[in-house]
Order: sequence, then C-alpha cells, then structure tokens
Amino acid sequence: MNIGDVAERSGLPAKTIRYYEEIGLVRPGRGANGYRAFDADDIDRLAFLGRARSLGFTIEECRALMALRENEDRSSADVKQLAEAHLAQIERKIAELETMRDGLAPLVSRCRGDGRADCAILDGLARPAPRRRARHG
Amino acid sequence: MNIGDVAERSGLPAKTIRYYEEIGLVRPGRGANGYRAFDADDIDRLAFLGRARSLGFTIEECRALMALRENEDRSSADVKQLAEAHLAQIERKIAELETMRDGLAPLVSRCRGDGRADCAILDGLARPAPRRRARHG
DNA sequence: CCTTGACCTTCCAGTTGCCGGAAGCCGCAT
DNA sequence: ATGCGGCTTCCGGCAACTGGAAGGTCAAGG
Repeated sequence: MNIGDVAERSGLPAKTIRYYEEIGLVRPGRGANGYRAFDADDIDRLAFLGRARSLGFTIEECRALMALRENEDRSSADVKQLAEAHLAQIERKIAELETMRDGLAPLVSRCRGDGRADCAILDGLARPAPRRRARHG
Repeated sequence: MNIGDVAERSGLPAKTIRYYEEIGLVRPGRGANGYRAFDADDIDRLAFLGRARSLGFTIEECRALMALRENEDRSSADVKQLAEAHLAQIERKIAELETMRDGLAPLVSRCRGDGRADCAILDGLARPAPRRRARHG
C-alpha cells in the first residue's frame, strides 16, 4: 500500500508518516520503483502512534510505548508507569494554563474596552501580579 | 545597568534578554566596552514582557501589547480584544488537555500495573477510542 | 604587572514535531 | 508526446528559547 492510502486510512498526513520513518518509528518496505510499501503491521503501528500522539504522548514516549507493545516480556507495570507520568504531566499543564487564565481573566473583565487609553490589562501587566487573597464574602 | 543585574531584577535569564533585543522587543544602549546598558525604561519593558509571557501571550502578542502600551492614542478596546483572543486560546488548550486526560485516565485505571504483559493501556491504544456514552447509573 | 575569576560579547547548534515547497521520477490516460 | 497526480528527496522554517564555544573586560589580589 502506498503512502497516500495509508495517510487516508490512518488519518496521519503523508508528511508525518515519512517523518516517522525518518526517526525510526516505522520501517515500511520499498517497492521496485522506490515507493514505500506499507503492510498491515505498518498501518497498525501508525494507527497506534496516531492514538498515542492524540493523547499527548511525546514522540519519545511513543517510541517507548511501541517498544513495550512489541515486547512479549513486558510488564504492564512499565506501561502504567509511563502513562501515569504522562498523565501527571497533563495535569501540570492544565494547572499551569488555569493559573494563566485566572491571572488574565480578572484583568480582562476589569478592562472597559472602550475608545479610551486607560486599560486595566496594561495596568495589570505593568506591575507584579497581586497576591490572591480569599475573596471577601 | 549590566545584563546580569537586569536578569536578576526582572527574573528573566540573560539569554532571554539578549534574545528579546535580537528580535527588537527591547533596545538597550551600549557602553564604551560594548556591554549592554539598561535604563529604568528598559527594565520596565522587560518586566512587562515577563508578566505577559507568564500569562502565556506569544512573543508577537507581546510585541503588539508593547506597541499599544507605548501608544498614547490606543483604545483599551484593542487591548481587550487581544487579551480576549488569548484567553479563548487558553480555554481551548485547557479543553484539549482535558480531553487527553479523560481519554487516558480510564485506561490507566484499568491497567493492573503488575508483572504480566496484559495491559489495558496498550489495548486502548491499539483500537479506536470508544465513543463515550453517558454512564449507567 | 600579572593572573584569576566573574562578567560580558558574538555566533552556532539544538530542541519538538512537524509543514511547505522545490526539483525531479513514476505510471497511466489521452 | 504530454499532462496529471502521486511519489521521492532535501532544504528551510516555525516558537521561544537554551547550551556551549571562543574570546574581550574588569576589579581584586599577590
């Protein structure tokens, strides 16, 4: 199967598939014309990669997951450890973004957003973020 | 003031400050010895940049914010529009990460994480993510 | 006066995960 | 023969820095 068909089936752009080959995540064969020839296993691997990537695993984590997947002697504990580490990473990122949101949102809501120059957002950025106190009832 | 002191005061690494100069976000003067010489305004700008970056604004957004900040004829509406767009971006990223988390977390909790090869995470990655149904009572 | 060490300078390369585009070959239809 | 779509490789670029090498500067100490 040629790369275009594989791209369509796996949902991954052809460019991405070539890149994955370049970094050794898949090893399709080659036809006499030099075209990549993907078999069912290759497609399977690409689908696996696509799902892992869509869950936010980095390329290197994907590589490790693939290795575990193809190792009969794996322990699910190893897989779980990897996934838990990634999950924790996701949680950290969410927290970081929520911190940003919670820092920015109040400035936005205090900005009048009219034709005047006076602006709560610029003011907020001009000085250190205020310590958050518990809100007065 | 030399870059080291500015770095300490602004909390930005010296490398970052040099980079910001390179891309035109700050324009410190130069001493006779070739060292960058930062004045109070420069430090002010760097602090502003640091806060904007810590709220997740991209460099180009920061550039726009700086321009607005230094333009007396600005409208706060323009600032607010920029900030609201960024806020929406943050919300989208949070949602994306939550989707990842919600996809991965159930796999992790179903994985036994013992010495055996059998693994719910690998199984989950091996097939399309199941459609989420409302949970049965 | 010379050295040492902490600064500072520039420049180059690498990071992550690709995407866009150029130049050129392959295969089929006209 | 010519055109078209698909395939190939290779190069460059994106964001926002970070690390490191090679070398100039400055103040202190012996």
